Amino acid sequence: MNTGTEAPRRTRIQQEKRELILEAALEVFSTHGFRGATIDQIAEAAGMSKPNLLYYFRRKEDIHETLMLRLLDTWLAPLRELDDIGDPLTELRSYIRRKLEMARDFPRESRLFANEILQGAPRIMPLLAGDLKTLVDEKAAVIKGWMRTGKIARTDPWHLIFSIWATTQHYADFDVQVRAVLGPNRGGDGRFEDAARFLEQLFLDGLKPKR
Amino acid sequence: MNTGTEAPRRTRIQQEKRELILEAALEVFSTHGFRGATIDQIAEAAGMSKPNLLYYFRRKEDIHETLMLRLLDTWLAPLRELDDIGDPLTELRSYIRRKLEMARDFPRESRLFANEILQGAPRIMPLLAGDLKTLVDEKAAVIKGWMRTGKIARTDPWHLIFSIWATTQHYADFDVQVRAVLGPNRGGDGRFEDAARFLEQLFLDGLKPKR
DNA sequence: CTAACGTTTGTCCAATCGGTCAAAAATTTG
DNA sequence: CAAATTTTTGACCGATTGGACAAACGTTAG
Repeated sequence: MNTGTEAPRRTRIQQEKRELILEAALEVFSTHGFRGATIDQIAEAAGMSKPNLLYYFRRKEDIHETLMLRLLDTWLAPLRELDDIGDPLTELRSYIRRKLEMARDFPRESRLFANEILQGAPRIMPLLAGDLKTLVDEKAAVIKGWMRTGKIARTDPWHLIFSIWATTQHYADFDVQVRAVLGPNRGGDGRFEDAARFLEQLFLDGLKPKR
Repeated sequence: MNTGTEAPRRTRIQQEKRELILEAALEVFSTHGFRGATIDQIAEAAGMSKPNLLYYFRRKEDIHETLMLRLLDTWLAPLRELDDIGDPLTELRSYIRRKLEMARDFPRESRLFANEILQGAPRIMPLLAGDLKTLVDEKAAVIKGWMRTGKIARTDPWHLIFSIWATTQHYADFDVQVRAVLGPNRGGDGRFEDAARFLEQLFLDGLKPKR
């Protein structure tokens, strides 16, 4: 809301260089956190000098903020697509699948977000209690509607959403641990398919044996 | 394994002060990460001067390492207790409950661990691929046995353990987000009981409507 | 060509970082 | 008590941090 996004009018070089910096910053911020990352690191990863980087982003925080806002938008897209049309169980299943794919394809974005939340979300707190809460409340209402029609079991929709976030993002945020525990065989590229199969079964049927 | 724990023989004051420092360091490390935390911050939180703190722990890393080793031991206790005796579903249910209680009662420990893993676990990687993997493999075998007897549904035991970790620790690591989304009413002290109820239902029955 | 504008860099700065050290203060020991 | 030992502190250090700045360089339009 106070992004200062009032048509900054940028040249072609500015567009490209800013993109280069954001890409480098994503790499560095996501693995070291905001305070742990240094401007020098980002500049080197972007292949330019520190003063040159500071020509495109005047403060370290500006880079982080730009990254954060852009991230949140794409990160919540799958939830926004959760729709009232279509079969509820199918809808939920494909939401879980899409979230897991995002954890697989954009782990840095997930870790950047996790880092921010872990440290108390000092820079995005208003967004959480604002836009995010609004969106989740809205989708929780949709899910509640499904429960009323008997299409899915009755539970707490909010905690259901949390559990989907937690289980899917776990494969991005805790990737090191997952791979270490699974070992070279099970921890290879197939681990996301194994996770997808498991999560589908968990969320649909739980652990009680059939019959 | 190379903790340097060869009977350091400490005085009463050393015991107390070291404990005081570790408590303060847990607070600071868990909210700022290793690099984000400063010795001055920890010293101030512990109510002593920086050189005095460095008299008890010679390097910043020593504090973190001591904290980390102690944490891992207590943190994995619930999993170690997972036992072959008793009803499998009951056993799993109480494991989930215990993990959730730990997220509620020791959120700082959870966040400290999450911070370390998020940043690639540079300081505890050997432990993950060693002791932790061994423990998880062992418990996965126990769970597999339960599946063979038909007491619980067949799934991937490793990913089952991951999902329990993810869903329970989420309430510690992402606490800020959880409370922001739930709002003042649902996000109060009762949120852990709501979570417990939801998780029990999820892991036992899934989302398919009964019958 | 040249003036204007956009881009890049080397140098510098104050603040903060983790850590040292010698000396003072407090405590324990005989 | 006094000596020995442990604990605490103020002053200090080199390295790194985020950032400022003017000068140099490159590009483009007239």
